[in-house]
Amino acid sequence: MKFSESEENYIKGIYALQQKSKRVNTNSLASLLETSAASITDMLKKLKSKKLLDYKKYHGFRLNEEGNREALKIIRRHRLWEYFLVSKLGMDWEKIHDIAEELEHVSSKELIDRLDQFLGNPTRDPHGDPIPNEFGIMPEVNQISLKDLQLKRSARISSVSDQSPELMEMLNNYGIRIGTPIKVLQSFDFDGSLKVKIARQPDQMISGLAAENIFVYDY
Amino acid sequence: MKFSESEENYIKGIYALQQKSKRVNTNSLASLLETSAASITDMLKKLKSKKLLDYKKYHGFRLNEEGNREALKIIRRHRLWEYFLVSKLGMDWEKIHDIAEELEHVSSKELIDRLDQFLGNPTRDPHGDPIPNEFGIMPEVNQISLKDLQLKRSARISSVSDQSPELMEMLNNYGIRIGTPIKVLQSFDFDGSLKVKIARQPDQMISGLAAENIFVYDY
DNA sequence: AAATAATTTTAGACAAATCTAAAAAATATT
DNA sequence: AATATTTTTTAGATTTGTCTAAAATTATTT
Repeated sequence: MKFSESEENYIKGIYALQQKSKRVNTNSLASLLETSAASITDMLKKLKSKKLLDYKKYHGFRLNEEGNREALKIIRRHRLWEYFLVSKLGMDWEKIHDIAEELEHVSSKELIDRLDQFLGNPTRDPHGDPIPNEFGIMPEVNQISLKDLQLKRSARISSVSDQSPELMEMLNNYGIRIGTPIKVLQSFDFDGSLKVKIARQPDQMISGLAAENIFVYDY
Repeated sequence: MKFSESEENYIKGIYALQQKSKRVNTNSLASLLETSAASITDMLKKLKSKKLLDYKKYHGFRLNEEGNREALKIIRRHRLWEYFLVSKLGMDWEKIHDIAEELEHVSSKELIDRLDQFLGNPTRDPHGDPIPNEFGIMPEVNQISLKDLQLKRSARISSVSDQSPELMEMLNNYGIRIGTPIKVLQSFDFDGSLKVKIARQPDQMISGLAAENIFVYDY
């Protein structure tokens, strides 16, 4: 089965939201994809008729087996291209997401499997996210959000949410890379800000929102 | 200016036909793009309104300065990706055209210029076609169609029309590659067939249609 | 549990890209 | 030059993906 670019974007969006909550609802997908709720409903019908979705009117939806398989293919393509853009073309962290977003829709399996091999079968993309292998298996991840990291506990950055160039820009500013050591020194309930120590830099403050989008290995 | 995938395909098609005849007509573009004449007319209006086209109703059309510039960008992307697919991923001649056809629509200039550099600024794609540089300049070509090659004259394959996997398959069968020595021994008016000597192989017959789509260096 | 608020779906419209069939214009033929 | 043929354009319909506004449903609050 081949899917349109639009269909693929919805599938990917649903997959992403499923990681947070079992069932996904219309509005959250609408806000993720920056589209109207009505458009979501329209597409849900289509994806349901294509048997990718478990969907009950007014009661949320989720990808079925087949839908998840398809999502993992798209994610594999996206992350392999991100890896390519950084490791072979030397592009900056902030720029790769949008380009990979376009490249991911080229769906030749042979192309992607050969690219994978050419890149040396990487298991993590430049943001630290796991890359599904050609059978759709994700390497195991043991990571937690920085905001959930125990105080004073030494950890290392495992990945960062790859959705926004603006976040990338800020992380560069903090000197945060995959593997960078980090420790949470103090947590402020007022706004969720954290005082953190990044590598050997002086202590710094980081916002709650940023902390939510940064992940560390959980040993 | 950004163009839709569809617009880009029309631009590319017009550019290709312009190489044969000054002005392009509706039906020939329709047959190249395998679409209806009505669709061509619709798109001509659009491209004209976007100022890429010199178009007079009922009297053919051609790309203007701006249109040619755009066409060269698309061709550059296509050919660089073809080069990548063969030289880095080791894909077969026959398969690369269709994949490059999809990749070419990803239009980030930085991506393409970096890809170019990564590939070592190649000047010819795997079919032997010249790759425009980042300023849209095509390396000079001095090639003629095999069907126009003088009898008994030693030549080398410079390029082959890249439109069809079926042609690629047949050329592989003949042992024809870029750079392969070739000589026309005899020409048959009956159907335009040629008796040729390819490299050190025994003499072989090749159809007129194939000969039209094979090019050699014209010294 | 009734009223209010929030969420989701439907109805109907629109733009892009395509199509078929008919009309218009250009070209070729007798 | 009049007629026939070919080519091109127009008119109107269709599909995909989107939208807004209104209606339906579910959730929350008093």
